[in-house]
Amino acid sequence: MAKTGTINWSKKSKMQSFEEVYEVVKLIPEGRVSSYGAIAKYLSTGARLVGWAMNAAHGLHDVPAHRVVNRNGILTGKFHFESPTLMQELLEAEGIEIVADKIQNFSKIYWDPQIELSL
DNA sequence: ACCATGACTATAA
DNA sequence: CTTATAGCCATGG
Repeated sequence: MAKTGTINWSKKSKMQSFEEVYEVVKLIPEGRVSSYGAIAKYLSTGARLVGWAMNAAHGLHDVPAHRVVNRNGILTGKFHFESPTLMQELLEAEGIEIVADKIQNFSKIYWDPQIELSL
């Protein structure tokens, strides 16, 4: 049972969408962020599904949910973390500037799976 | 199957 | 930028 270098859809026919989202989120580099819509589009699914997956990602260590924000670069999910300030703290720890729950230089550090993974 | 809800997004005003 | 509306997909009652 080796690690999943790539997504291993062995058996588990259920909740495949969640696993897909986790795999993509785990690929987001430090200091970069992505949006629900970008991931959703990459997986050919709805943006709300990504948010739902993140909600279920609580407790899954390997999923850096703090690197996923909405299309405005707003930390919309910060209240879903252990603390309302934890998300911002984690992002700032990676060198990301945040003012009033809004990511600065958003377009600069934005990470789109459809672009970054298709090079 | 229908209805309500949710860490969303595109569009219009 | 905000507000309102519609579309989106999965989950739960």
